[in-house]
Amino acid sequence: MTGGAFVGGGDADGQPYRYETDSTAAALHDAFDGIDDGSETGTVVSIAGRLMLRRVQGKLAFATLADSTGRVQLFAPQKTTPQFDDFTGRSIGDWIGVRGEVMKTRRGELSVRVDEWTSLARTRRPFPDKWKGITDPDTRYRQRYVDLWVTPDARDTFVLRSRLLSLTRRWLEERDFLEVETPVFHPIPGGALARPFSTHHNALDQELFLRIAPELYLKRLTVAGFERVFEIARVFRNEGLSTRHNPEFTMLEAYQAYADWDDIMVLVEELIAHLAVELTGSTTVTYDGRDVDLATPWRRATLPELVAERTGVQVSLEDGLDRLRDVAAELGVPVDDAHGAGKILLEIYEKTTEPHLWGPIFVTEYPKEVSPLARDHRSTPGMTERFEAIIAGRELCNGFTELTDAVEQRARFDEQATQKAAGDDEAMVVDEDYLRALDYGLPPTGGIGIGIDRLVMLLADVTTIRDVILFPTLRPEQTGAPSGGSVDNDQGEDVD
RNA sequence: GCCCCUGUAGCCAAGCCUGGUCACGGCAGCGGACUUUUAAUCCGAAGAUCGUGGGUUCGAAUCCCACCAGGGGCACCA
Repeated sequence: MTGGAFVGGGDADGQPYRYETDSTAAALHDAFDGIDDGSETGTVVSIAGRLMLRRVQGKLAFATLADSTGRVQLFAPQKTTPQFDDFTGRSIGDWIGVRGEVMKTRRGELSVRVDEWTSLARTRRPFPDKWKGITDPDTRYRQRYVDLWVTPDARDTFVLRSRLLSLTRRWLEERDFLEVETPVFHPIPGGALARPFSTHHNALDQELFLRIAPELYLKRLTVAGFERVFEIARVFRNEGLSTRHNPEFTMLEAYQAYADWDDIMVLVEELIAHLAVELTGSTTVTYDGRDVDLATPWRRATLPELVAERTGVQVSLEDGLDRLRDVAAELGVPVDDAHGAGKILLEIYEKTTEPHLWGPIFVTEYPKEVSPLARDHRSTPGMTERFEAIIAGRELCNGFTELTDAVEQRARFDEQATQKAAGDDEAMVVDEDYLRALDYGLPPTGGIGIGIDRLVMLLADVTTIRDVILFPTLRPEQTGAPSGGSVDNDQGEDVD
């Protein structure tokens, strides 16, 4: 991939610094698709974009211009097109600006006649096959700037993602939620059970962790009196990659004072149903060839109920550790000696039942042992008021009535510390400042974390997370350049 | 980390199982023809360390080994 990739000569000379447009491909189609074949409009417009196709036939040329809204044909007769030979010699992929009358060809294709045109930028690399595009996933992800031109679905997915974020913000703001930004650098990784990335701050000579969740900072803000807050947070987890996992991903977290898990479940189902209608036109969406009906209300069922439904075995924390071990063995679920009753119950659910759920469904009541930030269930001992939503067979969110009691929270952290000492490197660390915040009083609060990437996957009907992340995490590309040197940290000239 | 699959020009892609004349083609790019095309069409010339390194063989894109990169699955998580 060296010299051979370059074609043509660069002609940065004469490239303008700006170009005035007054229309777009989509706007032209909206306004003029109804005109008669072979007619002219008398309307002159300026548009700009990339040349994607070209059909030259001697003294008449057609081209397809693509901009961010779509495509429109250019009509260029030799008689009226300035520098006609130069125009027909443009490469596919070149950026041009065109000014001319809107008209429709005899064959009924809406077009802009090229009365004036300006080269805006040339491509020095050939564009992919105009029909097949790029099929190699590696190339698509590494060269997304090309992929987005030649893979229409890719562009649509990212437009949907943008609209989803915008709609989500608006929907929450209409309900008096305040969008906030909390630190990405955490001195103590917290708010979830996951391995963090770590980095080092030179001036402070301190290890910092990239956040695995914004949860503890958002709840600090509830202590601070922001009664409804949310953050659309990029979070980072130092774990494996898969079709459902990227090391950096986006999570929506929202916290509502005076609310409990029931309120939050309603919030989640209403938000997601709303997004489905706005983005797909219906509460029924098709995912991976199968329908899922997101109309509210969604089913709610407790975790032990669902296990019983699936396996026919009644399970409960009250059965005790030995009985649960036996059940796990019966069902062929491997468990660790270090696992407590709660962890075993969760393992049984995850191995036997969760894979068969399609949803949408709220799975409620998770064991305390595996839910260190959730509040004790108001009536079921050993369980918490925690729920997850399963939609289209995928875990989409995790929410609960928040644990507000500082003494109880310290006990939960201590339990986590014990697990960490026992070798669980995803266990939490005691966060003294968070405990101090709780000491000041956290009101009853309900909270939720929603995996935005997975929500986009659901509504865009794509099955790999890399198709909803513009630049997914990949190994560094082999450039062919000899390794060593060149990327050492510059010896930091101070310029401030 | 384990298992399976893939890697042929800028892009798409045949050949690989059943080793054997200058590695089949298409798009883009280059030269030429063409005044209503729609992946325009037609003619011409050109473009390839067959992922990398070893091995087997008279002979390797093809068979074997290792490595690199990517995809899918398992495991962990959202």
